[in-house]
Formats: sequence, structure tokens, C-alpha cells
Amino acid sequence: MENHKLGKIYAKLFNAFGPQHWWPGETPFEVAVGAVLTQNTNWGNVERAINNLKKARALDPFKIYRMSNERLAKLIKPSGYYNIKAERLKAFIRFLVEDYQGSMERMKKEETALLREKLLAVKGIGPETADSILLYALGKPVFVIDAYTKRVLSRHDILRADEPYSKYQEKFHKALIKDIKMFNEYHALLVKLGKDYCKPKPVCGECPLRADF
DNA sequence: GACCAGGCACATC
DNA sequence: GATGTGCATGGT
Repeated sequence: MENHKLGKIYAKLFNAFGPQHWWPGETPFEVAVGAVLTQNTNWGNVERAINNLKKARALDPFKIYRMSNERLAKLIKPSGYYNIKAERLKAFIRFLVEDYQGSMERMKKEETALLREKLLAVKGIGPETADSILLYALGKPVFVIDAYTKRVLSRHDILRADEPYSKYQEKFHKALIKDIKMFNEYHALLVKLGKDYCKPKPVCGECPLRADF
């Protein structure tokens, strides 16, 4: 973290907001499901969808593996884009069941870089979803870049808004020690900042980063 | 009634 | 390679 803007920003955010205890989910599988469902979607809607799966006793790799897309789409409806997400969820779960016997524990044993490549090859899983699964579900030291992260960094002239995902991620990986807990908190803190201050219409007045730049 | 939300694949130029 | 579009719900 060390002598870098990104280290200082983390310290400021942590001091201002404290630990976020983010991305709760009772199991790694639930977290992975949430990672797919939350694509461009408010988390509250994702929770409704996951609750529907729980109530139907369907939050299980093998159950969803066998379920029709139509039934799955109906259950996850509140999360929006339900037809597409049903397909994406099925694609991920096919990968989980067919390559890792439905076990997130087994998936976790795969080497990180290789697993990331395999996840990206699943249709419907892009860089953010892959990295969210790696970090939040499997505990791998991979920094997650999302719309909030891009907005915060670009507004502070650390990178331009049109730079690709990989550039943003590289920035964090080079500047910070690979600490899972810290990566987890940092991303969550950026989201918190994005929701409260670094909104589409910025509210810079009371922003904890205001004095830094 | 706009605008927004932990994206991604695909079409078209 | 960059730029545009479809996907869809629920909260503010």
C-alpha cells in the first residue's frame, strides 16, 4: 500500500466508513450466484431473487443444473434481465458441476490465473463477475473493478474513464500487497463512496477524499 | 416519470 | 477497434 495514492485512499476510506462486511452470503455458492445476478443491478433486487431460490429449496448446484431455464427465470425475476441471467447462471453451474463435481471447494483448488481464464470462457461471465467469484466466493487475491471504482479513479485523474478493465486492475495489483481481506474491504469501500458521494451527479462537499486532490 | 443500479454479448460501421 | 444496443426489475 505503501506510498501510493491508492494506499492513501484506502486509509481515508477505512477511517471514514470503517469495515463494510460486504457481500454476505451464507456459502461460497450463494456468493457466486449473487455475482452473476448483480450484473448491472441493484443488490436489493438480487436478494429477492436469492430468497426466491431459497424458499424453493433450489439454491443448490445440482437442483439448478437440472432445472428448466423457464422455471429458473421465474425464480430470479426480481433481479432483472431474468431470461439472460437464467442462461448465464446455468452456464456457470454447468461449468461448476461438470468440471468440479458441483463443489466450490474443488474449484478453489484450481490455480488462480488458469481458473480466471476458464471462468471468462463461460458465456455470461466477464471480468467483473469472474473476479467477484474469485475474491468473494473463493478467497483469491484478485481486485474487483466495477463501475464505481472506475468512476472514483477517473474523477480523481488516476486513470481515464475509457481505459479498459485490465488497466484499472493492474493499477491496484501493482500498488497494493495481495491481501484478500484488504482487497475485499477496499472494493466495498469504493462502492460505499460511490453510493454516498461519487454518484453520477457528484456530491463532493462532504466526501472523505475531498481534501486529497 | 425520468434516472439509476456490484455487466455482458453481439451487431454494425 | 470503437461505438451502440438489448436485456428488465424495483427504488428514489
